[in-house]
Amino acid sequence: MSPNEPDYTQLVELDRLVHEPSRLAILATLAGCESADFQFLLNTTGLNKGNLSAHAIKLEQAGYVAVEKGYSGKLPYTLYKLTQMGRDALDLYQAQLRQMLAQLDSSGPTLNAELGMG
Amino acid sequence: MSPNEPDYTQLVELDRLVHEPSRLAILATLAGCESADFQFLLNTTGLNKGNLSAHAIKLEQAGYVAVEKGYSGKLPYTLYKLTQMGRDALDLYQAQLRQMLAQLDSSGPTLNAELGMG
DNA sequence: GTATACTGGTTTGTATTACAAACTGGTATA
DNA sequence: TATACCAGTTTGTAATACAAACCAGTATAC
Repeated sequence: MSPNEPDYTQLVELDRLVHEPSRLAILATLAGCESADFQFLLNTTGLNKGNLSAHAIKLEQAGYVAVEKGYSGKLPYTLYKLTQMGRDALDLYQAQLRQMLAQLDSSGPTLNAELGMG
Repeated sequence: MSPNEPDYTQLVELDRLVHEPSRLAILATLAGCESADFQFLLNTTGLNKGNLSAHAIKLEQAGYVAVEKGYSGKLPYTLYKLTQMGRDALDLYQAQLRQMLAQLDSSGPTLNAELGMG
């Protein structure tokens, strides 16, 4: 009767810094390119400037993203890159998600496993 | 050079009610069994009573979980079930995660795509 | 009959948070 | 000397998640 004790306790240990969708969008973008500037991230994440800035700062403080401030002509502009730590964190996160998805698949076939018995 | 414009803007639209790990653990558990009681959820989620109660109430208010209060002998006990809305929300969420993972896979081969060029 | 401890949860308090909007500092244009 | 734009940062607020304290009833100890 009991579907031999599912265990989702590991979910609570997901890295919240990565898990937050806005930051995940930043990290995912950076995982796919060597570096990105502010405008690029604005486009790929859909965030507004304020939130992009705030989240990027958080990721930088965590050591997940490296920020290089420079100038493009006379205008300041900033390059964001994923650090190795950030890459590791993202990889781990992906692995955890995949594991959870697999677990969900195996315990409940997505639809109507036990429906209609109540 | 530009990896033809990744797009992670949909991430920000993930259902936060589902996305939160504690609640995801509850929903995932319920997806795998016809119904569960409080103790069972405590075990599978690893939450403490206070938080389990609070999150369950939120899921109930959202219509994702149905709560049936009754008695087991003289002790009160409560059954939690996933509603169809909850199942739909979880399915959608899973699909979105899978899409994101696929996107990540295709744009950055998980490791050292462009490392070593800086 | 009155402590003590358990079961089954709910309520409360606090510290963190994510978000939008307002702001800063500089450049170009009119 | 305004006006507008670029590139971001700071600020204010409302929502949140968490832990700890609480409540109501039942059983056990003495």
